[in-house]
Amino acid sequence: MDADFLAEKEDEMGHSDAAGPGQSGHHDLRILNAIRQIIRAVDIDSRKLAADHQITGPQLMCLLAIVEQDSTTAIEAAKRVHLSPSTLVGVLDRLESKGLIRRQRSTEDRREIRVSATSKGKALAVRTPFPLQYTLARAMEQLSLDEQDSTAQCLERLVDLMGAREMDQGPMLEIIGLHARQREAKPSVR
Amino acid sequence: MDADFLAEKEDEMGHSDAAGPGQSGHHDLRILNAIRQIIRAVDIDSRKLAADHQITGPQLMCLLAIVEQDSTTAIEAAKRVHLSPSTLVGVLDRLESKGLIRRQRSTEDRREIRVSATSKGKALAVRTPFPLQYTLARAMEQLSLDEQDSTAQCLERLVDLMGAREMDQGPMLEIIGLHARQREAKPSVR
DNA sequence: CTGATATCATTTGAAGTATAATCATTCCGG
DNA sequence: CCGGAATGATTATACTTCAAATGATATCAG
Repeated sequence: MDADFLAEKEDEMGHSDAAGPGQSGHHDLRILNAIRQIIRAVDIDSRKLAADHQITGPQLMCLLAIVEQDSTTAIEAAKRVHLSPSTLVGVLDRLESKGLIRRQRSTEDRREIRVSATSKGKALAVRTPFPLQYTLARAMEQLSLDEQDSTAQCLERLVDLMGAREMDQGPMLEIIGLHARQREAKPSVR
Repeated sequence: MDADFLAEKEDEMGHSDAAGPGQSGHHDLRILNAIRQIIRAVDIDSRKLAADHQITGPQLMCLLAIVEQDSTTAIEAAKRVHLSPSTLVGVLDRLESKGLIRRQRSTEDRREIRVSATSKGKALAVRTPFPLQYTLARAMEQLSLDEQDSTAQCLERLVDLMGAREMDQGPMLEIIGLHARQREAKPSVR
C-alpha cells in the first residue's frame, strides 16, 4: 500500500513502537496518509457540492450552525463548527455576500456582531442535503450500520485523544517532549 | 458530542442523508464532523512542524517522495503524494525557493521537468523525523498497537471505499533500501 | 509534412485554514 | 473617572488545495 514508502523511513529513524522489527512501526504513518487522502476526497467533493448547490461544505456547516441558533456571535459560531475566528470571518463573508446571512452590530455590547440567517439562508439550509460529501456518502452506503458506528467511534476517539491533549498542556511542552522522543526511540505503549 | 447539533436537525427536518434509509442516520455526519476536526488538527500541527523545522507537513511529504526517487517529474510526484498537479506546483515552488529541490527541463522530452533534491534537501529529509504531526503522534502514543492497527484499518477502508485509491496504482516498490541510499549520500543520478 | 490531439507544467482564480497583529469596545482596579 | 487588561471582530500574511485555462512540446493519423 501507499503508505509504505514513508513507513520505511520511519523505522530507520527509530520512531515509536520499536516493538516489531521492520513491521509494526508504521500505524501512525498509515493513518496520516489515509487522513490526507480523505482530506483530499472531502475537499474535492465539497467543490461538487458547490457546483450543485452554490454552497460549499464548510459554508453549509456554518450556515446550519447559525440557523440552528437563530442568532449568534462569530466567536460562538466558530466554536460550534470547530474553526478559528479568523477562518470563520471568511466563511461569513461569503455567506453574507450570497445573501444567506446577516450581520448586525449588537446594541448592548458593541463589540459583538450578531449573525443570523436570512430567509433565503434558512430556505437553503432546509433544502440542501447535508454537507456530507458525495464520495463519503457513497462509502457509507457500503458499510453496515455496525461498521458505520465503529468507524465513527474510531474517528471520534482519535479526535478526543488529539483534542484532550491540546487543552491540557502548553504547546511548547509537548513539542519538546516530541523532540526527546525522536532520539530515544521510546516504546510508545501508552 | 458536538456532532449532535447537526444530527438533531437531521431528524427534525427529515433529512435522509444520502446514505439511504433514515436510520443510517448520524453515523456519517459524526464521521464527517470527526474528519473536519482531524483536518484542522493536522493543519495546526503542520504549522508547528514548520516552526520547528522550517518545512510544513505537505512540503516534507513531497520532499521525501522526491528524495526517494532521486529524480522524478511533477506528475509522477503528484501521484505519489496524492495531490493534484496544480497543488504540487505550489509546493515545489516553496521547496525550490528554500533551496531544497532543483528543477531541470528534461532533454529527451522537453515537456517534462526533472525534479531532484539538492544536497541540502536530502540532508533535511534525513534529519527531519517524519511528517507525522505532533498532535496525531501524541494521540497514537496513547493507543495500544492493536488499537493503532485497527484505527489504521478503519481509515484505510474508508479510503478504499471512497475510491481515492483508484487513481494511483503506481509503482510503489523498490522503496526498500531508501535509507541505505540516503546514508550513502550517493549522488548518482541513475 | 501537417494538422489534430494528447501530455506536462504552470498560471489563474477561488476557497479553506491558521497565527499574529490591529481596532474597537468593555470591564475593572485604584 | 481613568488607564490598562480582556474580549470580539477583523485584517494581514502565508500555506494548502482544487478545477479550469494556457503554453509548450510530443505524437499520431492521413
